[in-house]
Amino acid sequence: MILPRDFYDRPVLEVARELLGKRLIRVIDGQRMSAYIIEVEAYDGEADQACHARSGMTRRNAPLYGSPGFSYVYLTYGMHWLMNCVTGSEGYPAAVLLRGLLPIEGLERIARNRGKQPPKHWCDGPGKLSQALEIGKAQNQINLCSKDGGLYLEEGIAVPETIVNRSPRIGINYAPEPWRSLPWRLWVDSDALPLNGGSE
DNA sequence: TCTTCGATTGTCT
DNA sequence: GACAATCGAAGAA
Repeated sequence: MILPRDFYDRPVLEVARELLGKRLIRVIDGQRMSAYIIEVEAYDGEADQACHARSGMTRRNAPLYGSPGFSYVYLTYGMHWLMNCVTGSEGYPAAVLLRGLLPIEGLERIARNRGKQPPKHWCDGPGKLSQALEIGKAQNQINLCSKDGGLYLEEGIAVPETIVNRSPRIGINYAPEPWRSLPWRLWVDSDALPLNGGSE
């Protein structure tokens, strides 16, 4: 059920594509929240001029260079925590940024975390989903292949290629071409997900 | 519906 | 000291 380390130990684009439809699980004090992953972005190595590792390893981006299947959580714009899943073999800095989720369990707690926002906007942004699932600095470098950290991924639903959308990544206009335009943002419309019966 | 803009802090040069 | 893989409120249309 829980995704094994092998799942992450592959090229980042491959992992990003397959993360669509998987379930992100967050357990706090025995309370379980979960959501389908519906939007991601891939960041691939030091050559990728949009990747945090473009200038080599620093204290901040060190998790990118570590083992696949761990989280990389960092603060951006001084106020938003963004969560990534580290991929590729150890020593190669690549990760998938989670940008959007469709909540399944723990809706009450998620609603409380998101204030008065309507359900549509609970997890439709990388900073929002972190707020919704209470992901922050303490969740950096969590082992996603174990339940111990209270943050991990499980199998979800199959997402057919026909409903996968692609576009350039968001918020990286500082990056030169071709990286700025690579279609490494993948997402599905929550309405298009095949949710009829098959989910548990 | 779309656009603009202020908020706020860890990290790197 | 500058800037960042963003969000949400406010104002215009």
